[in-house]
Amino acid sequence: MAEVKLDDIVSLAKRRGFIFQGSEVYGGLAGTWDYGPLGTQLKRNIMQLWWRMFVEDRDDMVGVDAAILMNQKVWQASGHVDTFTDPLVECGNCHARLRADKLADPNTCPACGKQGTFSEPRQFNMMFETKIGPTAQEVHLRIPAEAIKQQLDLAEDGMVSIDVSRIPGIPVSTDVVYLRPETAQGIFTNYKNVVDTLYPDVPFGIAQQGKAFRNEISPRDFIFRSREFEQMEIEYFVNPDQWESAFQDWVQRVHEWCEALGLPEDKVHELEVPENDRAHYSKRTIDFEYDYPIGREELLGLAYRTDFDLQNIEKASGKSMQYRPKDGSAPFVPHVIEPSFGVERALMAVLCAAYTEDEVHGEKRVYLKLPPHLAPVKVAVSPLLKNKPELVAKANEVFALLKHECGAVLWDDNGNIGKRYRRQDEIGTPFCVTVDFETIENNSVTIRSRDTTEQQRVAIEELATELHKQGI
RNA sequence: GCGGGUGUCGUAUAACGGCUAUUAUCCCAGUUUUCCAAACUGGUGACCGGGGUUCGAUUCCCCGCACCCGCACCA
Repeated sequence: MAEVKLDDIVSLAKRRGFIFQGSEVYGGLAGTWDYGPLGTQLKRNIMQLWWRMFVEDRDDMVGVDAAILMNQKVWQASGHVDTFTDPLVECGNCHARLRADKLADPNTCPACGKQGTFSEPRQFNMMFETKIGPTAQEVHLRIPAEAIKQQLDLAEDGMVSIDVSRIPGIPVSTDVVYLRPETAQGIFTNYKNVVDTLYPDVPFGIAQQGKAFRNEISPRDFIFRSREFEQMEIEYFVNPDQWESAFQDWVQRVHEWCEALGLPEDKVHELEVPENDRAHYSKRTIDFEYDYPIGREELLGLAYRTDFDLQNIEKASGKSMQYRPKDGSAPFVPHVIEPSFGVERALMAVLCAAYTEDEVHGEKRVYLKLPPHLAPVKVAVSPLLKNKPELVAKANEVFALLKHECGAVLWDDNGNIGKRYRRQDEIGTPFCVTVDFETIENNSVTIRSRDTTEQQRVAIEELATELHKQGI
């Protein structure tokens, strides 16, 4: 089979209402994506599958849903305020971007060797800022001249800086807060709440799904890297001397997850991240990568975060993060295994894995071979001919029945029957049910399979059972 | 963010400093059709945005926005 091209998937996603560019009618906004009717359903199905596998089907997991806006101290304690802000300079000669604080010689470009060509250092902060309280919309205000004079601060370079927040009458808020760049901290900040209310036995995990925001310099590759994205994260709290076995267990769980997404095993790869590439908090990290059309890229990460976060919170808040085992053994601060999943990256992998081209009766066919439990539409119901009232009436009965039994069922009487099958194939509908003249005679319908294009005839009373049997 | 390129119906495209902006497909309505994109009729739908040059700009120029490629970035 020919290699899948990302453009084909982007095009299909747009054509059929899965994914649109954010703010498209106004020319778009880089790094944002909107989900249409089918994309929303597909994304929900992926997130629900995750929640079921990792929370509901286990007895050692609970969920939280923390606020996106968090106290500044969260990001100071976590290290994000320091590590997310890098002073960068640019070489005027070769345009290399370099960390100003890591230059051996602040005058010489290590990339091209030129001297004295650096720009002024600029701060690049990956966190989105916003402000608590109303902010100034309009700076042309009438204010007493004396108030400004008092705030004038003549700097040595001849520039003037004014702290406008200290001038009465200017409604400027300086209470900066960040949109969370990861959901993990919302779990750590609630660790104590969960322990105090439920007191679960260690090991236990706290799971969360939700939006995170990163001010990427250059969002690219469809939904792979965007400025607003959705994470599904677990912080799994363990006794420090058991982290390795817990880590190994999560490696296995992650593979099960990939399998449930329908990702081919040979396209999922483990990358042991070497120490110098790991995040500041991590003692061990495995990146799970997927062979996307854009190359082998990170699908999700599994990190051993030690007690880095809980210790930081303990220091910054003064509150104890100690866990006291019920058997009376010595208290400890739990260590953490963190499987961190990106929803969009999973969704993109699912689309890439599902995108299939084949031939039916000599015609090229494009379809999404989605696992039935992920498909946004489970079953489409059609009358064989839409201008025969008796077929339409009967098909409506079947539609109502299946709608009740299978949920995401679609009515389709567009064009002719072959066209409908192709339309449904393209959005990944696993089965089409067709009402024909034989239905009128003996109450049987055909179920046509997306993957094989073959049909089987079943009695209407058996229909729901048969579909359930096939994974609907 | 830097350098280069691109921007025309949902998708894929054609042409043009000047008449109602082309074609295919998709989509919508109808005729027809007894199971895999048949045919026919009709219909909706686009020059990325803002300035400038010009009698007149989708076309030329400038700025912005978006996308693509390369670099850098991705704790």
